[in-house]
Amino acid sequence: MIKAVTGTKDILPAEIPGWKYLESVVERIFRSFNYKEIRTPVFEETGLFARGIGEETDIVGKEMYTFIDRSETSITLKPEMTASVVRAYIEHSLGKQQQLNKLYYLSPMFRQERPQAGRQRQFHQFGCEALGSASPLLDAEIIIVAFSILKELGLKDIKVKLNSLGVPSSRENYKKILREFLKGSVKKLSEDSRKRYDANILRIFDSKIECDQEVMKDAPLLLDFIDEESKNDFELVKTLLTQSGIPFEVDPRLVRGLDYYTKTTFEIVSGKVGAQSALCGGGRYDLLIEQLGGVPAPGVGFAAGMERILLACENERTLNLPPESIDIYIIKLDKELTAAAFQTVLELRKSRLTAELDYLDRSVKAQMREANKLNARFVLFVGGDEYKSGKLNLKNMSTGEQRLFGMNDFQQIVQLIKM
RNA sequence: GUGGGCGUAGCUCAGCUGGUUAGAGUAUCAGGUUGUGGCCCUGAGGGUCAUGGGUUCAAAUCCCAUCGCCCACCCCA
Repeated sequence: MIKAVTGTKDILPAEIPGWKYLESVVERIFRSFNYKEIRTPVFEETGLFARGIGEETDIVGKEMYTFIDRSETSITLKPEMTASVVRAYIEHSLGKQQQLNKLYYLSPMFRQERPQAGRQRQFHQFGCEALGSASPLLDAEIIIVAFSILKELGLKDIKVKLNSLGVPSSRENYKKILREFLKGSVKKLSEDSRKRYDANILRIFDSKIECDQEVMKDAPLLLDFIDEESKNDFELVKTLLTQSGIPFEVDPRLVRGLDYYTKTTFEIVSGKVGAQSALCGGGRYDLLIEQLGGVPAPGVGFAAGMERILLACENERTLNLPPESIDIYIIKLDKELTAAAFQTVLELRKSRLTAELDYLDRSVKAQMREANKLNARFVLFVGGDEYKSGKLNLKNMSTGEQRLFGMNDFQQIVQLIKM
């Protein structure tokens, strides 16, 4: 039997209402904040991600779905959205039409990792990018958007973690300090972290390995060494969040694995989704646009994992969606009336009702059971004595009440059902 | 890439230390009188016990391999 590829999943009809609901909340809240939707291709030239995300990152180093197409171009399925949005922003000169572009998206993403709880190889993210303003108002705004969406979904066990990485010059300065601090302890670090000592020293903070945490316990913190401007911006973000009633905690060890971040970074984590607890992550990236060849412009954004959010909703039992139902089910009392019944359903559907009938030539009892299973609000009997005398029998399934209508009173039936 | 756990009907699972035709619940289908659902009752269909090999008189049950799934590490949403 051919099965879905490792790390991919079918989203079956039973799960669709949850997805649609999530999508509707996302769209509604982004709209209220005046973000415009953008859709980009699922694949890009590999170089975009290599340059945008950073050659040293795990995503680019070992997780991308990359292949050579028939024209010898190296193509990569998008592992994240920021690089693509920025590419589109530059390519279409969106920054010249208006200074600030507030964009949001919903899209599948692809990363070749080992699957686990809350992690797949094809997964879905929604998120946003606000391009063209360095104002901390936007840093606060996107956190508020993300938090509002999760709150609207009813999630309670969530936490906002906030940090600032400063600008590159202050960060480089700090790296020297950290490197000096760790100099004598390198031997005590794990093998991975020893590599990071040279490649990306900040990320030693991410390590969950005990010996690393022990060493890092007393390490100097980047937050204490960031430049004056970053510090002021960070203070304003905190003030704005506090004013907006968003609970957060500053986590000076929050280092994100993507190279492009500057100043504000944040994550929203859940205690209900297993080890991969980040539902949402993002931050500011003031140099990325220039780095990808655009006119220098600042940006800030986040991405949220839809599977993880739905998992959290499931585990917190927050989504009490009403069961699906249909308006009306047509019951054939006589087999000879199959064609007439078929025309009747079509008429009802033209009147914008959700209408269904039996396709399996089953007994009246079986048809009734089916109508019940589909949560039909009404049932219309076609056939029998009343049909011979020009009548149709309409039954209200919740009250059990039945009423006869003339064949010409079709619109009356429709009106009654629509009430 | 590394480590741990698991693989029995569509789904959730039982099947003890190997012993005759592999079970339950649920779902599906049919029926419970002639044209009417939900509850209830009766019955039916549905399994190469992941795959391949081995041990044994005998394997779903023990051993090995392969594959798959799950979880964790790394990292991320």
